[in-house]
Amino acid sequence: MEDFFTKIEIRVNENLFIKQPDSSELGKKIVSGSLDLIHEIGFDTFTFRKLANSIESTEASIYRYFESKHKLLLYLTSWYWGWMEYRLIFCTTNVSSPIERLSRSIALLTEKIKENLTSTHIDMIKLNQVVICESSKAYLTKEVDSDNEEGAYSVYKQLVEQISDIILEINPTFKYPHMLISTVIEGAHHQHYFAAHLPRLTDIIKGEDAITTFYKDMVLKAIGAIEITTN
Amino acid sequence: MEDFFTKIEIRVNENLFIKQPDSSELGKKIVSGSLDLIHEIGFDTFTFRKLANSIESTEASIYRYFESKHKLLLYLTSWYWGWMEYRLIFCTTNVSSPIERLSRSIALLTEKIKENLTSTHIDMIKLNQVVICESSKAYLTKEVDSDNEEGAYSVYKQLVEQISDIILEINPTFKYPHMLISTVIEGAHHQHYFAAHLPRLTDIIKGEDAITTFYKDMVLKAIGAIEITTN
Amino acid sequence: MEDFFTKIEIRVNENLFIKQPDSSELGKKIVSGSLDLIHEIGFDTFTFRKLANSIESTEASIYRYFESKHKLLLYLTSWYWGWMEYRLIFCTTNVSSPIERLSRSIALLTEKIKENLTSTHIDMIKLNQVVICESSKAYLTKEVDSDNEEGAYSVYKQLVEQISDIILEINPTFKYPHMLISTVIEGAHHQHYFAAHLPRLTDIIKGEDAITTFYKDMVLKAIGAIEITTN
Amino acid sequence: MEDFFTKIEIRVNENLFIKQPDSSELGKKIVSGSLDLIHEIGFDTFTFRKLANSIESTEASIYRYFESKHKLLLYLTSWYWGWMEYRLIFCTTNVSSPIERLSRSIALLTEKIKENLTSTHIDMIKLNQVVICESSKAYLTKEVDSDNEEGAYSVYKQLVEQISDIILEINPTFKYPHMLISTVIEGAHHQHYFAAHLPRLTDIIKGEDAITTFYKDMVLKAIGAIEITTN
DNA sequence: GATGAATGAGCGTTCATTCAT
DNA sequence: AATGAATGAACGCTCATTCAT
Repeated sequence: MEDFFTKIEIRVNENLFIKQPDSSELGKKIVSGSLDLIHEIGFDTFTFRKLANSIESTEASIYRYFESKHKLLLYLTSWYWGWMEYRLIFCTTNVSSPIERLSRSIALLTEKIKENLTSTHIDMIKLNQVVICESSKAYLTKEVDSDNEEGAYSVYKQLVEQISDIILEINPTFKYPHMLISTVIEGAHHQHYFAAHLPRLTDIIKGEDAITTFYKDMVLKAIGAIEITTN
Repeated sequence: MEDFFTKIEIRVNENLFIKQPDSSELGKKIVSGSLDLIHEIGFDTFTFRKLANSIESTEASIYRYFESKHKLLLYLTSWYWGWMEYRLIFCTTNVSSPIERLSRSIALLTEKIKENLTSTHIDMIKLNQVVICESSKAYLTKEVDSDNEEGAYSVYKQLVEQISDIILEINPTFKYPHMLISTVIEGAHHQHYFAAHLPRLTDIIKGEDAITTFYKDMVLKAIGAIEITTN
Repeated sequence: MEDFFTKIEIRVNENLFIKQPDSSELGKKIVSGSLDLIHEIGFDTFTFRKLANSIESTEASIYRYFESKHKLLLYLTSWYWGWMEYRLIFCTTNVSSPIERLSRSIALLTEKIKENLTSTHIDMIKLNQVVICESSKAYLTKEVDSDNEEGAYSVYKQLVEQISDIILEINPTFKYPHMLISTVIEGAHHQHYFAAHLPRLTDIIKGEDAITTFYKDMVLKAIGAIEITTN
Repeated sequence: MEDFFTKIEIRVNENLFIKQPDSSELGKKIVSGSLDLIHEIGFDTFTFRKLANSIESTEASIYRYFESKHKLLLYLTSWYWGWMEYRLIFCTTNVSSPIERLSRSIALLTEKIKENLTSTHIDMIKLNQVVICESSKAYLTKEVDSDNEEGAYSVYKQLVEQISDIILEINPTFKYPHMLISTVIEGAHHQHYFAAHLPRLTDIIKGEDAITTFYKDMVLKAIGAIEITTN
């Protein structure tokens, strides 16, 4: 399995960078360094100056790759969703049961990344955590619309589309597949965050993967794939 | 009904401000002015300087009331949730059916505010929109934990608790009431935002209050309050 | 005479500064310090940072007074022309002969300032030299038109107008009074500069105020105030 | 006439460039591209980076030809004056009357270039306009003296010398020939600029080549070549 | 000889904050 | 209590320049 992932290459929308970060050592260092730093100090206080210091380069050099810290965040999240899509395809192909495919998909989207299977320059455990904490800042901006036009969120939208299709396969009459999936994705992020910082907003039961369990059940019931009997 | 609301006074945790904004004209202008400005330019580019200009006061004066723009956002969101709690109590008291109470609560949390019933200095339509776009930035910060200790999120947590209690009244064995409610609240915010900016992530059907409908149904099914039969 | 000038106050167009520099000690220091520094290092390499260092203040403080170094230059030149206008009025009032008034005016415009009669915070000898070297940079810009609309050059234009009027008094049929005067003013600046740096472009005769002599003669002949007989 | 000019080759002082721009396609593109760009955005905001972009080359390549943007401006103006000298010689040779020669020279120096007779890589209409707006920035610098020693202004000085000689031919006792000619040259530039941006500083009469008329008359009177009778 | 990549240095600007009144 | 003035610190950005290929 590792072999498979080592070969993958995530393509990110060209508008998100000035110079392809994969194309040079410095580019990779910028990406991995930014991930480390955002993980450490948070996106809000993260600056190109601090990044330059931490990777022992200069702001000017970073600007050759990314137009702004915002675009860099878009790049990181896009990369994340691109990688997610790969994993999704990998773990659902050749699975005939749509319910099983949906179930696996939800697990993928809601589970915490615990080990770095893929050996890229990007630490997926950290990226997962950064996405949980910071990804919403990538679209809760006054520039959403223009970023959206430039294709900044297309991988994400694509992913939601794919899983929506599985839902429609199971229940063609269900009216809100996208809403359900985006609720699950964003919800899972929030729940992971709440579990760590605002536990009263969640219900984490020790020794159980509560978040995944909860969302799987919720989705299957919502689309009518599980029978419910009230008494 | 207006009469009831005109009398209400939302109490906000004292740690969120230095000087009670309700206590002076300037204080009120700071709050209402900040709301206008954040609504207009977004929280990210909002600064005390710009606020000072727009309300024709000075930065120094604003600092008498709020320690930082972050605390001001916490104040605004706290105020929002305090006001929500009032509305919640108002529309659920004397309703015997817990399912009906739950249903009304979800409606309250997921519907867009469309008119300013309460005549305070705060424009609730704008505040609702600001909460949708910016509230998550109030806790997705490196200061969550200390803010949380200071009680910055207690009103929000209380609100989630109250509705969780209704759920447990309906189904005492349901394991994830907080998770479900916080998912609904945050989810609804996202869906409103997506509807405006990233429509492919949602399923808005014209002439229908899709978001409320969707979440009501989702919740009731999740807790087993609606019978489902698969075929 | 000194007494007269000590009382004068030059009014400069309000669009050229953010906060009136005359209104505070810092403001005056910014103006006089900038004059010293521009005189020393030239306008091209002059920056607000260097100015801040030299007057032991900060860039931020300077920005309270001037929007940009360009606006500061406009302020200095405007001040210069305002001051020139005062001197002009002073040395032409009560002089009945228009030719004498014109003659004195040209002397004023073309002579080098050699002593600081006026005791303001501004060193007029230096300002004169700065105007000679840098004033044309105040209008040879892509922003001329907007600066002009804001009134940045109005004092200068007024001054030219006034002397043009004297010319028309002498010779009402002369068609190019403005052209002639602006040629003299800018020409004199250039000649002073050439005398110091590019002597082959001028004809300086020792012990003679050649520039003034030349321009006086040139003007009087051009407007037909001196009889010429060719042989 | 075109044939004559097509063969000319303007020699520019070798200190102004590192590698002869005429010697390669890239060199020519740098020169013509810089002219376009300076014409478009002005010399102040013009940079090698922008130039590199606009001619689809790199900064590094441009540095092979020119040491700095300042040297490039010196090159352009030197080229201009070299070309002017050619035109001057061409239109005065075989004209016996010195007054006629002077008259033609002034016309040459003061008229706007309206058509590209010479077919070089350099657009003379643009160059004329750039010289009007930017040429004074080539010597109003702290580096004048060293640039002058390097011969940056020698063509210009030579040109002034040549016309001064004509003046002395007409009136050998005239004391200020260089002053007069440099006043005319710089003055004409200013008047063209004023006509476009600060009309109140000039007197442009429609349908008349006022600038040339004015300066011709002024010069001839100044040197006593036209009889003036006062009444 | 020409170019792509990288960088040191510095600029203009703004922010959050403090002090004196 | 409210404000006007001032400032330290940092940010985003660009420039001129150099190096390696």
